[in-house]
Amino acid sequence: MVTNSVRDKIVSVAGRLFYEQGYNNTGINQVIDEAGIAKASLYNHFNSKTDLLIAYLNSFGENWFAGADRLLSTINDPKQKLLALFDYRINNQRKANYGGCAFIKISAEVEPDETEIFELVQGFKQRLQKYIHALVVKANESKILTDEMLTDTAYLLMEGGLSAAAIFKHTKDLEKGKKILKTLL
Amino acid sequence: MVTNSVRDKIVSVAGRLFYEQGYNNTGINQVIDEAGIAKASLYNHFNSKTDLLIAYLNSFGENWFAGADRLLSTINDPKQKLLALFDYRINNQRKANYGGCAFIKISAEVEPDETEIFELVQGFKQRLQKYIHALVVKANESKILTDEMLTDTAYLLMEGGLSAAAIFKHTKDLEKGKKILKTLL
DNA sequence: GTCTATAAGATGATAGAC
DNA sequence: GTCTATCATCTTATAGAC
Repeated sequence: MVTNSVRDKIVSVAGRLFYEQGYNNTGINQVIDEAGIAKASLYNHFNSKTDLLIAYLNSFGENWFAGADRLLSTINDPKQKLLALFDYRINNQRKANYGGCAFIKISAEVEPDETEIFELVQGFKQRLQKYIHALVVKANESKILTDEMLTDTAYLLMEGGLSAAAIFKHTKDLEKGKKILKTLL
Repeated sequence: MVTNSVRDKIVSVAGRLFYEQGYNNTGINQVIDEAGIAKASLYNHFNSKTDLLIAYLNSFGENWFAGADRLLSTINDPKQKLLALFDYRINNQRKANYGGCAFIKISAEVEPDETEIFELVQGFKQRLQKYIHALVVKANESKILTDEMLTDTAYLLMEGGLSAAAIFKHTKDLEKGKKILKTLL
């Protein structure tokens, strides 16, 4: 990055630590240590730890969809596009050491009254549901399920598989989800 | 409870707070305040906060399966038994203010090296998968999917729906999961 | 804008009296 | 077995020098 490289560095380091160790298990001190900056510098860029969390989630969300677009743009067949979304998540989980969904993790950690955080998580998942829906309407040939039900199915299989990936530290359930969806297309 | 009422009281209060606020957001001080005991009393019953967490998870898991058994014992039809497991989780989520799965929440909060906690979570989910499988083999009539695939489907739909319940604070997705499974039976 | 130093409070856990 | 008092440490955040 050209502009705001310090800010980007902080978000990147904090995001990694939040994801690997948990948000509440990661102190500001560790963030500044690993980012190689002073505490007051962090608070010059962010008003609070919560602000930093918001920046991380926004950045993560944008990168996630950009990566999905990049992968799916290489595929033409609608069915394969939809199934590739499973591959995307499978590969992401392998790279991320099976930590599960970053948004889900965070929503399990913040207190219920942190509405801004919950809205960010909801926004990400709603965007994902729309993303899947757009793929399903082109991929649903068998009509075993309606487009709406198939959209829900794909979303729920994916989220369930991701939850299982975080618990069992493998992607077998995501792969099973992909296989099940393939059978229903 | 007759025996160990102090211990049970601690587990019950701590469990409620861990679930509602998060494990790391709940301090020992709050637990003893709300349980109405002194700090040294807590440490007389539990060696550490982690020990208390383990007691809570074990207690929660046993109660969960006992409740499922109780509900399903009132139903005869195998298909309805399987679908009733969705109702069980739907009702549980309503009672729990849509906090999601207690085990998932915890596994998102503890550090990766807390292997004992992760094993407890894995054990609960494996037991759930076996529980579902036993119901599926009696309920799968259509054979659109094999018994194994239908077991995975039911499990993933359920976990995905529960994840959505925690994010969106409603049970619509669990109900959708139930409807999808019904279609596939 | 970045730094050091420090504030003010919460954390998990323990010692020792009763 | 329960209590009060205390410990050492960590937490987020700020003040003020450079």
